[in-house]
Amino acid sequence: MTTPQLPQRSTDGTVGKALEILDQVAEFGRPVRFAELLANSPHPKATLYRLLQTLTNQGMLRFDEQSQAYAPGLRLVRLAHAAWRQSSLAPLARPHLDALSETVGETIHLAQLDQGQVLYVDKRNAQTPIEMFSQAGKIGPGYCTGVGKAMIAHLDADGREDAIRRQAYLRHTPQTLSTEAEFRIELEAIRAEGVAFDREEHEPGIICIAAPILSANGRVMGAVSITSSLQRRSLESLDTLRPLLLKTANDISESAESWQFPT
Amino acid sequence: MTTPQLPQRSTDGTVGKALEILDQVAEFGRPVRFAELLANSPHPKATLYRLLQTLTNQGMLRFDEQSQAYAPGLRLVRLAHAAWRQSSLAPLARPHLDALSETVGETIHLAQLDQGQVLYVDKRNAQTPIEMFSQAGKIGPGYCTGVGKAMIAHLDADGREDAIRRQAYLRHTPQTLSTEAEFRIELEAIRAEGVAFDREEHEPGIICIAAPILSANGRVMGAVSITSSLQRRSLESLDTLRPLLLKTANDISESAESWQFPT
DNA sequence: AAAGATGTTTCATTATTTGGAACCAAGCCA
DNA sequence: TGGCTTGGTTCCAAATAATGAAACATCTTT
Repeated sequence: MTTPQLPQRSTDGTVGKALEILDQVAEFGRPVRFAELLANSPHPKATLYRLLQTLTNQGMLRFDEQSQAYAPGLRLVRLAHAAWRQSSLAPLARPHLDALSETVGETIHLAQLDQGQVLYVDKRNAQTPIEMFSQAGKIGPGYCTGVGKAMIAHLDADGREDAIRRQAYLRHTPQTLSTEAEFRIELEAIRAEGVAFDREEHEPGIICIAAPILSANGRVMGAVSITSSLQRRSLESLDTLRPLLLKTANDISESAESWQFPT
Repeated sequence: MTTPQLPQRSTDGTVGKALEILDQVAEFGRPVRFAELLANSPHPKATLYRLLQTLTNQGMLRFDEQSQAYAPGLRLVRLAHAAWRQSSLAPLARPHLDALSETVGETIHLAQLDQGQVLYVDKRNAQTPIEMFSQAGKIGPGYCTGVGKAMIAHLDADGREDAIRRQAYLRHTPQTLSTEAEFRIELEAIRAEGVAFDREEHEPGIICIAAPILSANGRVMGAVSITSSLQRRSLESLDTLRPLLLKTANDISESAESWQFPT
C-alpha cells in the first residue's frame, strides 16, 4: 500500500509531477544535483530519475556534464517568448509605459499575478539605468510590493482568500506587514483608496505607488507602479503622480478591451 | 491495436506528448481553438482534451474565455527567466556585447542553437535597450542567418547532419540558399573562413557577419553577429569588423570557461 | 425541427508509471 | 588493502493512470 492518507498536493497526473519538478529546479536558481532534488522530493529515487531524464531530453531541462547538475533548459526561453507576447499585458501596455516613463522619469514596473505571486512582465528604468538583470519573468512577493498589494486587494473574494493564503509573510524590512491580519487590513485600505503604496516594505529606502489594471467587468489583469527611493522623493511626492498613474492603468485597460484576436 | 507502423515521432511518455502540444500552441502565435489543434494532432479528441486541461490548470497554458482559445501561459515566463539566467550565454556575455555595441554602433545579436533553429538570447541595438522576451526567445532559421550558419558549420559531424536535416530551405529572398547541397558547400566555406556572412539571405538589404562561440574543447556554445544594412555598409566594410567580432566571441568563450558554479 | 458543428464526459481496455530493491561506481576511512 | 558510505542507474512485477470509441451535451445553421 502506498501513501494512504497524506494531504498530498493535488497534482494532475504524470504531467503535473513533471512540471512540479521543473519548478523545483527553477527555484534553486543554480544548477542542482540529483541528490539535492531527491532530498526535497516526495518521489522515490527511480521516479524522480526518470522524470528528470524525460524533461532533459525534451529540452525543458539541461544537464550540465561538468557540474553534474540540472538547470532549466533553453526550450523554456523559446516558449516564453510566445507566452509573453500572447498572455502578458506587456505588448499592449508598451506605448502607455513609454509615455509614463517619459513623463515621470522614475522606474516603472508592469506586473501580473501568477499563483499568488507577483510576476514582472515589463519595466522601464529611471534615466540613470542602474541596469539590474532584465526584469521580465522575475517574481516577487505579493504581500509586500506595491503591485502585489494593488492586485490582491482588487481580486474577488475567492481569489483574494486564495492569494492571502499563499503568502509567506517574511519580514524583509522593519516596515514589512508580516502577519495575515495586518495584511487584510492593508488590503481593505487599498481597496478604499484605489492605489497601493509600498512604504519600504520590501527594500529599505525604496518606496512606490501602484495601481491595479482592471478589465471592464472588474477583473484584475495586472498592475503598474512607479518606484523611487526616499533619497529622491517622499511618499507625498509620489502621491502627486497618482492621477498620471491611474490614467496609465486605465489606458492599458482600454487598450486591452478593444483588442480583437486576428483570425 | 493502435497506430501500428507509422514513423511516429519518438515522444517520451505522456509528458512528451504534453510538451509537444505546448509547442504546437506556441507555434500558432495566437490563441488557438480546440478544433484547430485537433486538426493538426495525432491524438484522439479525448486525449488532446485532457492534456489541454492539465496544461491549462498547471498554468502552462491559458484558456481565454472570451475567444474560447488556448495560449501559452505566464508560468512559462517565470520558468524562462530562470532558464535564461542559468542556461543561456546572455548573462556572461553581457559586458562583452556592451563593449562591442559601443565600439561598432551596429545591431548585435547573441544566439544559441535550439533543435536546429536559431534562438536569440540577447540583442543590442542603437535605440532600445533590452526588453527581455520581446527579443530574447525569438527564433529564426538556421540555414539563412549569419549566426545560424556560423553555429551549424562548427558543430561536430553528427550534430551538423542533424541540423542540416532539420532546415526548411524556404526561399526568403533571391539570395537565400535554398537547397541542402548549396547549404553544405556554404558550411564548408564558413568552416574554412572562421566567420559566416549573411548576404541578404534572410531579408533584402540586410547583411551581417557572424562568429561562432566555441568552448575550449571545440564545442559550439553560440554565436555573435553584427548586423547592418546595405544602405549603411558593404560586406567589405563589415569584414573590417572581423577582428573585433572574433575577439568578442573569444572573450565570451573565456568568460564561460572560467565560470564556476556557486555551492 | 432537424442537421451540423464543436466541446465534454464515460468507461472498459491497455499501456505506462511506479517504487522497492538490487546493482554499479566512486570516494573515503581506518 | 578492504570494507563502508554516498550518489547514481537499472530491473521488473504490481498498481495506476492514460487511452480512445462512442455517447452525450450545446450551440449554430438551415
